[in-house]
Amino acid sequence: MATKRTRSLSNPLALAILACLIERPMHPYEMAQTMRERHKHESVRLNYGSLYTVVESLERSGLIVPQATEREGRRPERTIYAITEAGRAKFFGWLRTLISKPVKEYPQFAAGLSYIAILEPAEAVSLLEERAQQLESQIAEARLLYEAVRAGSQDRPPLPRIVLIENEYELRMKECELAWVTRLASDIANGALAWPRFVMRDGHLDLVWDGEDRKEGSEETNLTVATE
Amino acid sequence: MATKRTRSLSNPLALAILACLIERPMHPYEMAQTMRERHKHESVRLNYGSLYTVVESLERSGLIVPQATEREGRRPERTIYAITEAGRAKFFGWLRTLISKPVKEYPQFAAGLSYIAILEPAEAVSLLEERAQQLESQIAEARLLYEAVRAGSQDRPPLPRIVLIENEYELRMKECELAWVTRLASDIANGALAWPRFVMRDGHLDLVWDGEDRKEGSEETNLTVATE
DNA sequence: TTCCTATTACTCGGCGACGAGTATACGGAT
DNA sequence: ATCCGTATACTCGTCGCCGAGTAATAGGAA
Repeated sequence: MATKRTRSLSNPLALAILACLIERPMHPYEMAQTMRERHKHESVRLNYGSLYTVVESLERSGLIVPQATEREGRRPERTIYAITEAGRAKFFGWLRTLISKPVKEYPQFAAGLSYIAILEPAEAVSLLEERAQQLESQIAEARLLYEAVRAGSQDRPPLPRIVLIENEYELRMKECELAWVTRLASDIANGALAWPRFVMRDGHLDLVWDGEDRKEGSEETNLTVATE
Repeated sequence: MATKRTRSLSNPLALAILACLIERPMHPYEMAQTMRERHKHESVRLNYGSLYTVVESLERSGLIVPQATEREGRRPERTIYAITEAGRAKFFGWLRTLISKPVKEYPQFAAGLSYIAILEPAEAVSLLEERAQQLESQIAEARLLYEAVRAGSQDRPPLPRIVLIENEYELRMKECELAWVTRLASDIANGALAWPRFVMRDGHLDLVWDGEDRKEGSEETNLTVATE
């Protein structure tokens, strides 16, 4: 009977490895190359350090098996792995979960925003504007790269959108963030957001706020979806 | 000269700890309570395991110092920490960077999307629709919670938007994702996205795509493993 | 020919993340 | 008076992450 050892194995790199091996048996370094070629390393964190750790862990869990070891000259040995039936099942189960179930994540920007009120409003505005600029150029760059990969070249055939769809997702999220950041910066700049003061009292910092946030009764919320 | 020991210290929990100590000296457990009270644990990952590790690391770096140790009865000792001048500087520098410089991140959904083409289009649609539903209810829930925290209660005063602004960011991002996912599902459903086929050839899997839209060919490999 | 850099392919050691465990105290219920 | 769940407050050990290190080969330039 199959022992139910889900283990940790939460690293998405493991998913990418399984995906490679569904295609054909490979050695770890070739998996990395394959991911790079297809730009999957943009959506799955890939480090050589982790690669071998994760492969080992997959082997321990019986999701992949070493198939052969080769050696060319006096180069280091290459172990070629193949996926098992359990590995295939794991892959599809995991993939379905990743797509259908949102998971809570902790983007660094949210952490920064959490404490933005500690800065002066003027500084907050200029930092947000800098972010907006950087986002803009990153978006332009990412879009160009995406178009190029999709169009193909001599070596690579053009690819259907769906096999690179994660790029469209990431682009859209960045665009959305850009719009939001720009809006926030201008709201702060023109005083639409009340800024609390922090005062020392009895040796600790207190937040002081007069309780009025929005100016004239414009509807307070920029929560609604504006884009599209 | 001051040795440049930036160390690792990349865990945003460290930022949150410094933020607490800017307010007043505290012991670690109280920092955790404070973060929870203000819902900062929604934007900064907080585990007791990590908390003490990070505090220790901050102390080693000279960003905080133990100020006193108390003991009530025979309870475990509590070490109260205070922020140093270096810690304050680190906090503001880090905060500015977090806000002004976008960093590459790897959301799990992007990893899932990377391999969605391996599934059948019909299944992809239903998984995406499930995600959309879950996002919808998560958004509703998060919005209610946010409004409640902002409005205050007997114990807590109402708060200005800017001190909880990370909630608006996260809401907007979720809404954006929802719109995108919904759109993708319907595009797939009505055939707007060509779906490649995967065929076995010489013992490995090849992607076949006619470059325009799909037409029903013959021997497609069935990759899918039924849900367990 | 010889040099130099890039590529191939993995190994290793340290450090950080984190769940589970420990132990005390408090307060309401019975 | 006693019970029991919850809150307080930290400790420990494991395991995963990851950058830096190693070492051999191929290919182009001088």
